[in-house]
Amino acid sequence: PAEVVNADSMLVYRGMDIGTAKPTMAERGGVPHHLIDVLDVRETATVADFQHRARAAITDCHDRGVVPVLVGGSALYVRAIVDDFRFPGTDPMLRAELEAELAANGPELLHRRLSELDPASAAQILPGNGRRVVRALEVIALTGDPFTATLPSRHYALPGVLQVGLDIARPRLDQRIAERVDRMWAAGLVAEVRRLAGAGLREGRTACRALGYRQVLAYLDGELTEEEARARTVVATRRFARRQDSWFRKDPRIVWLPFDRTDLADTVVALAAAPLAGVPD
RNA sequence: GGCCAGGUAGCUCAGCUGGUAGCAGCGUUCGCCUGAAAAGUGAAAGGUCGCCGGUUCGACCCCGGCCCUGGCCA
Repeated sequence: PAEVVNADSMLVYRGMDIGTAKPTMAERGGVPHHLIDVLDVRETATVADFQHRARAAITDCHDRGVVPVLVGGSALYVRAIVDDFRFPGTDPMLRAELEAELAANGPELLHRRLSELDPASAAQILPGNGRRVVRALEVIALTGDPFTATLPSRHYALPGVLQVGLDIARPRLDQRIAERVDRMWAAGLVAEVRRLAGAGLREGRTACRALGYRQVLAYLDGELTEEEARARTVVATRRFARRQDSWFRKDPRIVWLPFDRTDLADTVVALAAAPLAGVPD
């Protein structure tokens, strides 16, 4: 028996269905899916929280003798779950102060401060990247230790992990993205976003940045025409796919399989059973 | 058919009446990434300046002709 544990940062939001291509109940085919619809659109999703929930779900599966299948392309989330990631904590007040400073003075000033407190991490974080500079300063203030600006090594923290990537040629991918966005529009994405906007979508800081949702919000706010919103969603999705690709390609542990391979599921099962046998033809 | 505006990077445009084009925006490519990651960030590659001729030491910028686009008038 197997169950699905979602590893997609946006499927966690209730009401975000069309634009996230959330699998329908029919598509789930009776298989339990964990970590879908667990947050309100006003709530902020975070890696640390997701890591905690996902590991709990995985442990629960193991306890019940069920094979957990982690599915999704939120790269950092996947690594945080599967590898040895430790997050030093956060402080909303401190964070708010730093962000206010960032907004008022720009990132360079904060980066200069980081250089004095922690030259090593300052050297690894570009002065223009305000977001990372803020987090580094937050961690230093919180722990008194320097901020680790580099990712941990690729060693699984969980037992028996097999990572499978779906391979697809760029032109094919781009075409499918365009078609998928068209389908979302036809399925009523604009209405979905309008409804969520009424439910406070703009108040959060993560859900409102989701692909498609951000662009439709801009349309609803009169900043874009509907056609521009649609076109920009296609472009943004394409760029995101590129980023995903460059992130996952670097991980030598991932086994890549053609996305349209007809015996995909069986192949993955075979790989999981005999990881050393390699990919069957 | 006449008048006006315009044809410069894949797209949208800048270019002080001449000296081998702009750190332009968007896209594209490549990279970075520890509590917003469908986020945030850095770099690079792209141009026979519509075509043909002329003036000039030298023309994207000046002159002539032609082609194309948009608008106005007939």
